[in-house]
Order: sequence, then structure tokens, then C-alpha cells
Amino acid sequence: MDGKADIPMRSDCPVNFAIEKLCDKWSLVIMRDILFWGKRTYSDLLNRDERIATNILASRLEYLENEGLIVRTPDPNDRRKELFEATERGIDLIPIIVEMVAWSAKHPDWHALEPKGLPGQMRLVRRAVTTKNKYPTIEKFKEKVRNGGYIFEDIVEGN
Amino acid sequence: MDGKADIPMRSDCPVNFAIEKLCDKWSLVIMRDILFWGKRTYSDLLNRDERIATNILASRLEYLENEGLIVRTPDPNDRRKELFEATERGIDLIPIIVEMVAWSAKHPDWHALEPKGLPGQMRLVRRAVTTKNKYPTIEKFKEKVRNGGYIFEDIVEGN
DNA sequence: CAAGTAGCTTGCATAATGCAAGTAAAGATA
DNA sequence: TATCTTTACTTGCATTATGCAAGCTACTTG
Repeated sequence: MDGKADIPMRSDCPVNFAIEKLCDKWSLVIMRDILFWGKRTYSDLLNRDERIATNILASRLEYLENEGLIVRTPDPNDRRKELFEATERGIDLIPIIVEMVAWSAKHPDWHALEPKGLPGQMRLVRRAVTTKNKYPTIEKFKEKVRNGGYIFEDIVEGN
Repeated sequence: MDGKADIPMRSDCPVNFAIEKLCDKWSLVIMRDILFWGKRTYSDLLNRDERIATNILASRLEYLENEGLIVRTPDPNDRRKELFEATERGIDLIPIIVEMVAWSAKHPDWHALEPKGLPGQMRLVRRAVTTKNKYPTIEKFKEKVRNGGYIFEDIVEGN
């Protein structure tokens, strides 16, 4: 119910706008799971490495829906389930998230964690750092999600 | 002194890494002020539209320094002052911030704030949305900051 | 019809942020 | 040189955000 308070913006700066909308500990993690990993249900989103608490997940999903970043629809096959998917506005977060990946991957502190992702995923991360112009890739990512898929779908199936 | 607790990362995901390092309410605002507006002193950073509290600013500057995003040097002309400037790692935040601007500027909620920036600044925002490949611009921005300048220096002087 | 599963809520603890007042050291002013 | 101002903070306390564990209801599965 509560979670993020609905207070007026601190300024009209577009940087500040994005910070106030997006910069909490969980909103972008959830968007990553939907956009990159194709997680669509509450329980799928709950059982991830970062171990979000169930009350926080509920409040964040409500928030993301209110902000127009995701929509929820009842699962036609199982009336207990709701399916969450990204809106166009949510899909527009992909460039931000890709640049975050590039930033992390460029600096030693992240490598010190000895990250152990799937091979295809790590390949993608390396490309995020080295590629001069990431926009062709980003556009492909967006199209995938618009068509009901997710960014890592080929990687998860294959390797 | 306190502020951000030094707890272990929730996962080895590079998205999560960036979120844990950067996603609080103030770190990126301060980096914006340094990178885009050339703010270098404590009092300059304090007196901005978002009205950061003085204790938060102090703790965030300490944090950003510990994370290697900024360095502080004593002002040779005034021994009360310290000058804060971005490191290369801090400069690497520019693409993230630019994509945040593009995200905000693309969607109605931000425009509903009726933002009133300087003309040159608004021009830059519009370009951030429309330009297909932002990397040439981003590279120019980085060079400017590396050379001791800041992104809006031409705009602030002119209009 | 009993046992699980999915998607929550509730209550309480800790951490992050916000506000106001105060302070010491350095520089500016009379 | 004595006073006033500026700069970069700290301290104490209030509020908001996040974290943890337990419980709960509608639906599905065996």
C-alpha cells in the first residue's frame, strides 16, 4: 500500500526526474527481471538472487504499474496468477540499464565479485563495454520485448 | 560519517551492482552538478534547486570519494575550501545520465512540470531524445570534463 | 477434499533521509 | 586587531524506506 511517497518533484531537471522515479533499491531490479529475463509472475520475481522481500515486491509492482512502466493482466490459464509486462515507457529503460551494465563492467570493483553468468550473457556484457555505438543492439532488444519476448531469451534456452 | 552501509552485494549482476552503488536519492544529483554544471565546492553543491540537506551532502561526498567517483583537493586560493572533481570513473557516469535525460524527456510526466531551463540546455535535451547515435556527443562531453571543464559551460556563459 | 501454490497483508525492526541548530577555522571588513 | 562573514562541516532528533517473519485467502493439484 505505502512504499514510495507521492511527494512533489524537488526540481524540474530531467536528471532529477529520472532519479526520483527510478532510483530506489528495487524498481530497476524488477524491470531488469522483466525486460532481460522474461520474469512475468509474482513468484518468479520473488525468487531471484537479490532476494527481495515479499511486501517490498508487492509495493514496488503497484508503484511501477502506477508509473506506467508495467501492466498486469490475469493469466488466462491460471486464475491465481497475474502476468506483468513492460509498457513502451518501461521498454525505454533498456538504454539506461545497458549503460549501467557498461559502467559496472568497465571497472574493477565489479570484476572483483567474480561474476559467473551464462557464457552468452558474459559475451553480451563484454560487448556492452567495447561497442562504440550500442544503439543498434539496444533497438534489437526493444523489438524483442515489444514482440512479447525478452532480451536473454536465446541465451537462456541455448547457453 | 554514516549514510550508506557497507553491506555485501545482493548478487553479482552488473545491473544490480550499478543500482547498489548509484541508486540513492542524491549521489547522481551531485555527480550531475559536478559533471554538467561545474559545481566544485561544498556550498555550490549545497545551494541547488533540489535543496540537499547539509549532513546528507557531507556523507554523500565522503561516499563518492570512497567509491572513487570524485576526488577532493584543497583550494590553493582559499584554505577553507575544498574542490571536488570527477574521476574517470565518475566521468563514465555521463552516458547513464544522458540516457536518463532522454528517458525523462521522452515522456509526458516530465513535460507536465513545465521545465524552464536555459535555451541552450533545452536544445540539448531535445537532441538527447531525437539523436539516433548519442555517442559522439557523449564523447565530447567526456573530453570537456577531462580537460577541467563541464558539459554546460558554453551554455551557462552564453544562453 | 486435503495439500500445495500464488499473491498478497500485517506487525515490527533497522537503515536512509530530512530538518534545525550549532561549531571551528579561515578570510574579509572596519 | 577586533569583529563579522563565509565555508565546511557535526549533532540530535523526526520521518520515510527497506527488511524480516508470520499469517491469510483464492485457486489449483492430487
